[in-house]
Amino acid sequence: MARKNTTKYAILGMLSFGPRSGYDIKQKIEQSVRHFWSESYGQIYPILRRLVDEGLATKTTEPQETRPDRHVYEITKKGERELEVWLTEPIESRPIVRNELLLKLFFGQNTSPEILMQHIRQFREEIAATLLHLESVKAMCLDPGASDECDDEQAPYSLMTLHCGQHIMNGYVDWCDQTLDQLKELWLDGDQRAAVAEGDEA
Amino acid sequence: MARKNTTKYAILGMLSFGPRSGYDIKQKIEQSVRHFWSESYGQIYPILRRLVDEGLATKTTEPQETRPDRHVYEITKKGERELEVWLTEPIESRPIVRNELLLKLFFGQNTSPEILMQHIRQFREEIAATLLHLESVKAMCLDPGASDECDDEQAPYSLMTLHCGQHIMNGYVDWCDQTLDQLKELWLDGDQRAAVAEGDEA
DNA sequence: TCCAACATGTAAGGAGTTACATGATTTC
DNA sequence: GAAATCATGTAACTCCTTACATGTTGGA
Repeated sequence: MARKNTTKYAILGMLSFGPRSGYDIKQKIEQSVRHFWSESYGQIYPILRRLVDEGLATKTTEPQETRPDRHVYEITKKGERELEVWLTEPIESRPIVRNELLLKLFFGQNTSPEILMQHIRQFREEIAATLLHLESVKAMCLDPGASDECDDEQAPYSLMTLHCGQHIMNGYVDWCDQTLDQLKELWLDGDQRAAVAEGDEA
Repeated sequence: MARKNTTKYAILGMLSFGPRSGYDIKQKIEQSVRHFWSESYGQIYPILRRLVDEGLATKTTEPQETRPDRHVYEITKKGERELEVWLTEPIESRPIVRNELLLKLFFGQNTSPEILMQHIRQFREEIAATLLHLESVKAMCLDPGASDECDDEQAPYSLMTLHCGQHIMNGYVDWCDQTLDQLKELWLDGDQRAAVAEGDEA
């Protein structure tokens, strides 16, 4: 079957920034890479255990009185090597894109332009929110000392991925606007023209 | 759990264009929507059976002498209604983006700029190939009579999704070029400067 | 002669999400 | 007093791909 298990490397990568718990890793992912990557606890915890089994990470338990013990994982030399090897390998591309909006639009004949326009407006709003988020992360990255998230070494790489997100999101926004115009025309060519004619009679 | 099963609607949508076999559906998907959607036989055939069970499609067997019988599926009124309902519902967004290139780039500290540049060049080539494909599909859509793929009714919707692909792919290309420059600088700031100094001595 | 295309399907299994289980602390 | 956060983990389940099984025809 030979599937990827990219999650393993995503987690190793997060550990390469320093020791972290499963909870920390999840937070970090949500903060920094969520516009192009996500992981759930259901993936993270089992894989952390596996990393220890394979000697790619070590586990230290920090007892806490009131809360569950913190299980902190640290990448090993072997883990670092395995991460480096993965980084060197060509990308298993075919970026799994499944865009439900485009699918609905493609089948647009079976519904009305108005409905499609609503979907696109909703999509556009979500994109705009993502752009705001990207902008705020960027500000954090550029402001030295403002965060322990992004030191000088990491900043350039964080910024490159952020720029990619901004580029693509801006592209979506442009397309949305353009497509909304086109749908409006389709709509005018359709039932609206009839409605206008009816209106004239009244 | 309440998952989506969008595949069901993707197949219903394909059947809305006319009766088709599982094989036909797969071909059609690869031709028309592959830049934002994909399905495998392992999904298509079981779902076609389910559509019949649920009264959303009917199955006709066309006997063929030398090949396996063609099982042709036709959407029912009930199927059309269910497709329309789905088209009306707001998009379950969160477009699952998992971009391995960006993940590797984010962890870039653990490897060299040269390796990252290679990955980006590879990615850029794939994007360029996709752009060519989109252009050819677009030509087919705009050339009346050239294909039974895209009639006048369908053309506007096909074109909108194609434009989205072109927009996004062009955005990727721009970003790739920009990022390649940035990585080159990082690279010069790093080991290359040392190499130049060594070269001076020789 | 071998490969691609035609054609349908099933089985196995990896990938990934969500819900559940548990429970204290802090903040509004 | 309720909700969010801290914190770890498992079980169940869906989704989806890949490999397998089977066999013909036509072209390079």
